[in-house]
Amino acid sequence: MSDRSAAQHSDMLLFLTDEQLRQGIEAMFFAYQGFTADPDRILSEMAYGRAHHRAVHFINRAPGTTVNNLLGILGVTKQSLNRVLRTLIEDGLVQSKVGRVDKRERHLFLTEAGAELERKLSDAQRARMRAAYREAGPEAVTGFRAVLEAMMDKDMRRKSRALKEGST
Amino acid sequence: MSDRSAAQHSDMLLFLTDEQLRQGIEAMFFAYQGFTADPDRILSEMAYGRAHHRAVHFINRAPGTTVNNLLGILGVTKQSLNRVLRTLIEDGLVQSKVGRVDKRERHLFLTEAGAELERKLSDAQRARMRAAYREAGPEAVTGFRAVLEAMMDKDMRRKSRALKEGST
DNA sequence: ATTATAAGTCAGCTTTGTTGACTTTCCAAC
DNA sequence: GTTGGAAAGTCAACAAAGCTGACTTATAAT
Repeated sequence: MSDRSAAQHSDMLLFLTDEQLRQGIEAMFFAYQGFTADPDRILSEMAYGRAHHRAVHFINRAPGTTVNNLLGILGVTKQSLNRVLRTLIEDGLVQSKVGRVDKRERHLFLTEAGAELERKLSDAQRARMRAAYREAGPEAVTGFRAVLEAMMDKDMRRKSRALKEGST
Repeated sequence: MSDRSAAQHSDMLLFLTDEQLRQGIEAMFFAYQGFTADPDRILSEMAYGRAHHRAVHFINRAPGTTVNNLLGILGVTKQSLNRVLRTLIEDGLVQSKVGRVDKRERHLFLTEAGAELERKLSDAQRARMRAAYREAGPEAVTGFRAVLEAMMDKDMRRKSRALKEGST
């Protein structure tokens, strides 16, 4: 296997059996369960769900983002997001500010309480991610990220890149 | 086992910034969207959802499996699985046979129609997986799999392994 | 002035998860 | 042998979170 890993270029032949691909698919499924398990546990103790987590995560990541932008990132309808956002605002975790330049827009920010929840959730998730990285080793991390990136839809890849650059 | 691979890397320092971990988390989120996009599109044209896909996938993978076993793999309640299973059986995609040795058990099999759906769904998903692997290169694939494995819960890792071995 | 966009709301529906209560079947202890 | 508990499966009711469609309000752009 390490002979084959001498292959450096993507135009080399990659022989992938049906079975190997199925294993990759299953690994993705099982890993995603683990990936969401810790935050889900925390959230279920409060009155929140995975949808709240995602909203809080991306508001933290791109403070001041508009509702419309968040919609695009999450890939849900505004009605669906609105339900979640409304409870977060009512509960004082998220603040919505009318745009200064374009007053139609609402810019979203975490309050201190919101930031605290975000920290709690992402601490758990980062701990698992860190442990997985550590167990798999530094080379694996690069490969992991490369495959994930290639698996995204094109427009999601764009959004993912935008978030990375926005936070440097 | 994982102790060995952990020991192998334990002397290697892995500096992981908060930012790098967050990027990994987001990559996982976006990639999972892509991962499920193609089957979801196919399923939405029929009266089925992601839950049906998962059931069909794992019945194909482990023909004759019991409901209870499937429950453990999918990580849902039997009541939740039952609803999905019932429609699949009614529609003639899955056959349920009363156990010969233990009549409480139901053994599950895909019918020809069920196998056809499975093929259609997994063709799409495998195509994306294959493309991602090809784009990322052979080394990346190894790393990808290693990180995913490390990200699973322990019992899921067991189940994942069992499926791999069962199909050789 | 008209049209388009951003945000939000209301209503109603679907999928897929949950708990709780129940039946049938099996097995093991008595 | 009987019985009492555990396991497998089913039925009912509910909750989370997605969807579509129709509509309002405020603002921006043409």
